[in-house]
Amino acid sequence: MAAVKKSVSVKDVARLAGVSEQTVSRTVHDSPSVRPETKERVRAAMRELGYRSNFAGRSLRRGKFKTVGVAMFNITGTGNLDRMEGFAAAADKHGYAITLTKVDGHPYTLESASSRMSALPVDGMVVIMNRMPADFGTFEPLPGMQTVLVTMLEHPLCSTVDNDQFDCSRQVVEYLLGRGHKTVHFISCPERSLSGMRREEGWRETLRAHGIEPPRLVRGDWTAQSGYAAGQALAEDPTCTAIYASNDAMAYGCIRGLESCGRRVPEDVSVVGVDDSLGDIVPDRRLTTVRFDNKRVGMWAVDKIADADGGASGVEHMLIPGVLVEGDTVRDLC
Amino acid sequence: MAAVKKSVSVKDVARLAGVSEQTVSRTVHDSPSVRPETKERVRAAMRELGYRSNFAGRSLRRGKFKTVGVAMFNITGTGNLDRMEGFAAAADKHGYAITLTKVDGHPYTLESASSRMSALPVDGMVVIMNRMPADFGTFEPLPGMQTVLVTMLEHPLCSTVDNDQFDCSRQVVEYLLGRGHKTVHFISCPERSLSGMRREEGWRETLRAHGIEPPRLVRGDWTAQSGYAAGQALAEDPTCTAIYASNDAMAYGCIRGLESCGRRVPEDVSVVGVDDSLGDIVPDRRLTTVRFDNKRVGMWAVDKIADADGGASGVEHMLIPGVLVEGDTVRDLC
DNA sequence: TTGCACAATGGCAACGTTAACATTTGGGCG
DNA sequence: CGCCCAAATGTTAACGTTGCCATTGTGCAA
Repeated sequence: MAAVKKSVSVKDVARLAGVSEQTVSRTVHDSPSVRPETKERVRAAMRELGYRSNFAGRSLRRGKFKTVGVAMFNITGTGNLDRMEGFAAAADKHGYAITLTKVDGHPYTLESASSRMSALPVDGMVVIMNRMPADFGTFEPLPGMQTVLVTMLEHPLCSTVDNDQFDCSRQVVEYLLGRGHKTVHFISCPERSLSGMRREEGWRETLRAHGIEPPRLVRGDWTAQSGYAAGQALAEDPTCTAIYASNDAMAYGCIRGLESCGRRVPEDVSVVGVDDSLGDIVPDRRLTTVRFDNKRVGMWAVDKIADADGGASGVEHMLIPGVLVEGDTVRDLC
Repeated sequence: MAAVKKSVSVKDVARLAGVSEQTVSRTVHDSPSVRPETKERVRAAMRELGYRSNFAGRSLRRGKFKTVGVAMFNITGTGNLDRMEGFAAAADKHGYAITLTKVDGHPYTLESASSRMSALPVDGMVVIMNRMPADFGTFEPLPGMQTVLVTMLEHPLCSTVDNDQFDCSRQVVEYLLGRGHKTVHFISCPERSLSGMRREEGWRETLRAHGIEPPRLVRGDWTAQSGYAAGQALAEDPTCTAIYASNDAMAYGCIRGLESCGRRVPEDVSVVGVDDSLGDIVPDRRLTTVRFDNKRVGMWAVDKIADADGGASGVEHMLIPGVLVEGDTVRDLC
């Protein structure tokens, strides 16, 4: 009955290979100052013993974890999967790992996210903000812990990154005006959504910048059902030839609502959404929409932390523009 | 100019509080054998110095990380977000953290996931399998590393957990037969999908178990477009009164395809999907579908690892049934 | 008074790794 | 032949924490 040793350490490998612990360490890091034949001998010993370097020992010695923490108040949320893909991709690139943590949203503060992370093996942290934390203005990141917030608001002490919601609306409105539409009607979202309100501002201000007084908006609640109702309401407005909905579900609902009143899309009315979330779900339409690069948002956040770890610091704010994807729900009036 | 000390350790706290390091440690863990007033003094010192316990030191000493690694070949995939929600929730419950890693799928082996994890601070690992790894049969988990696979296949050495795809089909078929339909037509998916093929088996075997020879299936490709085509094809079959599609996108496409041929849903034909992925996207239908509890799948995996850490081991295989959600796309013929 | 149990705290060592410095070896060159 | 340099390897200590055991103090029964 062989006693199972708890774990294999450099000491064991060193003994078997007949070298010092330091030489083993150097071999692990592929230092050029170890003779190739010695390296081979050490590697053979590692293989034989099944050596795996111990993360805790290394981190303790080095004072670095090579890990980025991600704090989320809600895991489930549009775009989170793509963002995580970005986190993972960037982490991989830098040789980092990602530690994911769900933070209780009561209270909804950056401080609670920060203190949660402080006990974990991370060199920096990313906080995904879905709404406005109570302490946004007063929050100070932990000393030595690079902190990046995923939000479109700017913070004096933390770098921030997010999709550019304002620019998204600008693109859509200018696209529609460029197709000869005289104005653009808007289906908004509940007022508590930060990003939704920013889209609304973009719509309003872009119209004004073109000398057009924004028409009365229709307030929706993100669901296709509310878009359907909005479509029926707007079907009666003869000045309405172009509709911009705050998301794709409402855009699709709107199309069906318009059609239920006998108005055709895009022949009579053009419709544009945001999010590119319909994917393959709808068979009869290719909705014109704006696609956001959430993966890039995630990558930027982790890149920032990894770079800061290498020396360069400095607070930065990044807004990443979306791309308008042309479908077949917009008519060119020119 | 105050020199910034790298980090505050128990030693610093002990000195300031006038106690030994051990007493500080005991206070951190809220040991009952420290006088309340001493504890308070130590806590005050910790606050004053901004003490945060060092993860590496603790892990090194204890030999445990209180962390579960999650290896994914593809981050983006149906249900992954819900699974992660489950990972995070269960981890939270046990005082664990989650470390997320994207594993390169070339080659697509469990070994590559395992060796990737071995260098990270984790006590156990979860691998999300999307397809069949080349080494599924021969894989051996790392000694001392509890490994759970998210797959419906059983493994001799690793615990496994996944949605019960077979039972899902059984539920749907029996539901439709129970509503008086004489048979159930099926829209399948590409043959490379493990879970899709299992759904197909479930459909076929349940029909046979009821003495019904399965009709010829229509092969789809997960998209609504393919469902649309399938709907048009099935519209001409007078024996077809009930259709079961392998996912919701195809089910919705199928409905639109049937309608384009003048057949009404559910009056003429009943349609059922799988996944509950339409959500709020479609305004005019509440699709009858099967909802999977991916969060529970995720929780089960992490629970298993945390429990194993506490002693109980043993390989287990868990299939979690979905729930049929009634919408308004099925007609009761009875 | 002594002895004993128990509560509260301290001292020491070890977890696995690696930076910094020390030592040995081999070779080229004056 | 002796000197010096560079390459290769070894030795020591420290990172922060906590398990184990030793020590001190306090109250109570014999």
